[in-house]
Amino acid sequence: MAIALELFSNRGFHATSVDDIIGAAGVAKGTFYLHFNGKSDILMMIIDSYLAKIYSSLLDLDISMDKPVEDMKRMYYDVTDFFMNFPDMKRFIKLMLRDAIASDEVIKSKVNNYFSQIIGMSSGYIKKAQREGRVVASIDPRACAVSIIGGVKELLYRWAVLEEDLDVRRCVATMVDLFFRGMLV
Amino acid sequence: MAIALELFSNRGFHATSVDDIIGAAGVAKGTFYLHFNGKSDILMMIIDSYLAKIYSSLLDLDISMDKPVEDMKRMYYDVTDFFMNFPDMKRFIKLMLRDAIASDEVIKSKVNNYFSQIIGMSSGYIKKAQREGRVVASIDPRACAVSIIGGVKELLYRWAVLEEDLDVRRCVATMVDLFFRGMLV
Amino acid sequence: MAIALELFSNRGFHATSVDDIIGAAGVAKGTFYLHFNGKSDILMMIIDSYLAKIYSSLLDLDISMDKPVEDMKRMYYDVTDFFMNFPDMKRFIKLMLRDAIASDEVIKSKVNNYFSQIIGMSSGYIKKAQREGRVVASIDPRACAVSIIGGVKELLYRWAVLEEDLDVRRCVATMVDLFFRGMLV
Amino acid sequence: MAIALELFSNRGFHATSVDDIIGAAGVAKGTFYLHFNGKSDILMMIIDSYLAKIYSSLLDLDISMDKPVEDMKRMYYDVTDFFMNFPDMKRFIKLMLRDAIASDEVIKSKVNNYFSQIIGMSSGYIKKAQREGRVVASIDPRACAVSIIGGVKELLYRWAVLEEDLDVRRCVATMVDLFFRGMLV
DNA sequence: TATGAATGAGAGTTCATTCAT
DNA sequence: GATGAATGAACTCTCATTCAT
Repeated sequence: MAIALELFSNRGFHATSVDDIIGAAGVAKGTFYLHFNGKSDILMMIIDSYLAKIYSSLLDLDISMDKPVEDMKRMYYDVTDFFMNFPDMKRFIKLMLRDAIASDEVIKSKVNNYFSQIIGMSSGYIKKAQREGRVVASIDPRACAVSIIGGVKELLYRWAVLEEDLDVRRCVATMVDLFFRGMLV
Repeated sequence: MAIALELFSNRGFHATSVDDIIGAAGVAKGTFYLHFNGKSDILMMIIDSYLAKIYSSLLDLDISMDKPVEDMKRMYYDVTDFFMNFPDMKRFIKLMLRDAIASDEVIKSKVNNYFSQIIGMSSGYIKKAQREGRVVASIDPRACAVSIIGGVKELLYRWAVLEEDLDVRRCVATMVDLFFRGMLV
Repeated sequence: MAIALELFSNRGFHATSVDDIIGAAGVAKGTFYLHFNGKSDILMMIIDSYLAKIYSSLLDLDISMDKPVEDMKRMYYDVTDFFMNFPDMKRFIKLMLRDAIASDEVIKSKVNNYFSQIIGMSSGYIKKAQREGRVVASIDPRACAVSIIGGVKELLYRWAVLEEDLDVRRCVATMVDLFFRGMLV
Repeated sequence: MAIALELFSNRGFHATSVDDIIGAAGVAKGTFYLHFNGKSDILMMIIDSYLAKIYSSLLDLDISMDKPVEDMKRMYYDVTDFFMNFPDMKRFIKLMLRDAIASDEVIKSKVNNYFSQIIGMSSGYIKKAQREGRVVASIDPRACAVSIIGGVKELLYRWAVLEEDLDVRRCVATMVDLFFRGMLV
């Protein structure tokens, strides 16, 4: 799976053949199909395994908004560091943001659901904060969540897929500033 | 090209064969290759043609930031309406945000360059506004532009690809509020 | 036809498409098929036209063997010069010795018949010379003719197709020496 | 490969499709491409295999010219018999003298190089014999070699490609008479 | 005479998947 | 568990030829 992830993220899922994978892994065709149901299956298993790891790692994170902006910034720094240092995370993000989107129906919906879930969760937090008077009432929570997740995805896309030389930590700081305080003076 | 766009946006670029296109168009194989150099070529031509149309339509738009927030909101409404009403725009956005990203190297770089250009432009506007004291100085202009474009892309993705039932106009309003004023009370 | 000959001899008959020909000639597809029945037809017409020219030019040549070797050598020099200087002859030889051999059944048999005819003629001359006691009786006239024509073809092949830097005149001299010293009583 | 050789020699390389080959062989398309890289590849492998066989079979042959003409004649008879009796040799010669010449650049140069090498070798033998005073000094060794190889090729072409009813042994005898009476002092 | 858009049979090639060993 | 030869449907692309204008 590690080898497949490497090949998928380098050449793209479609441009990687099962032959490429078994060649790099040094096993026979039959062995591959002994462990996976097919090319899509290994992609799915990679995604499942990573999403599980990410999920469990983020579980104990308190991402509610009832703390000062500086505290939240610090928390997001921690999440960022976690992502940046997770082994092969760059490759996995490449896979999620580039390949998964244009593949199997099952995989597509899995990935889309994942992001939709995150948006739902964020949206829920914002709604709660609105009820508690901490967030402007006129804002549409879902649109807000979409904005935030979109911003993060774009940042990760530029970092992982386009390999742009970004200062990810600084970008995260800006995003926190931006979403919590806005641009205008 | 219209037929190809329809098929690409419905089934995805990879899942659409040249046979599918000529079948739907009612022409022979040779006719297809008389007009296009291949499957990638027709995708490229579709993209080029739409990007040109969009570019020329947005040319006369004054998107600088030296006007009241309400005025900018109105302007973004206009752009939104333009996009929503442009024929087949939903299909084209599907193509751009889902298929183009995982295809030909040439097409990929064309699309990525396009978005990078937009980010560069936005970034420039923000810098200018910072110099004129209208935007908070501490904000990183590029990270800010990445956030905004990412937010817009995510919104369009959910509207066009996932076919979510969003009130796009309302989302745009929220985004303008969000980026210009922030969430917190 | 001159353009087709050029293309055929440069790229080979199979690797040259009708599109290549009309492109180089600056006429439309229809125009091509107005004058020729197809790709094979133009090859045939080129071959016919050259063979006719060669035939008529060689008609008045006295190639019988009832003269001293030095006279015959001089005569073969003349033939050689005629071939070397004939416009586009190198191209035509390329066509005959490389492309015609692996094309249409009709063309193939035309070219093979042509060489067979030459062999038949040579064979006849040798037989006559044997009867007149000028050529060794034990020699098989046809095998002898095959040898001579084969030698000449190989020389022309190396000159025209392989573009070897041969002194064709000197080679012809050697061949005359070789065959006549071998054949003559 | 035997089946391909048969088809190539019957219909010609260009007129034989991969479908023809797999149809005759009773295997699937994929099986063909499992063993060969393509249509040109199988031609190349056939040629390589035959040339290797021929080369190894001729290695232990003493083809120098320091023996009486009758001995050489006997030796050439042996070579002739070897060729005549080698399984599928007629087909292979057809391939070499008709198809290889108008195909892939790589194959073409392989075959041309092969004949050039033979000419070079013959030329060397003649030169040596000239130094030893056994062959007329005025003769150009290379032109002589070209003549001989050309003669042999023409003979083989008529036997294998045109399927002429030749007494190959007798023709060889004539050629030996012809060339040696011509060359020898 | 000249045009060139349209044709479509057929080519070579790929690759995910199977299954007897 | 492991193998890898065999599969064949599906793919992209070519090109000689036609015919309405």
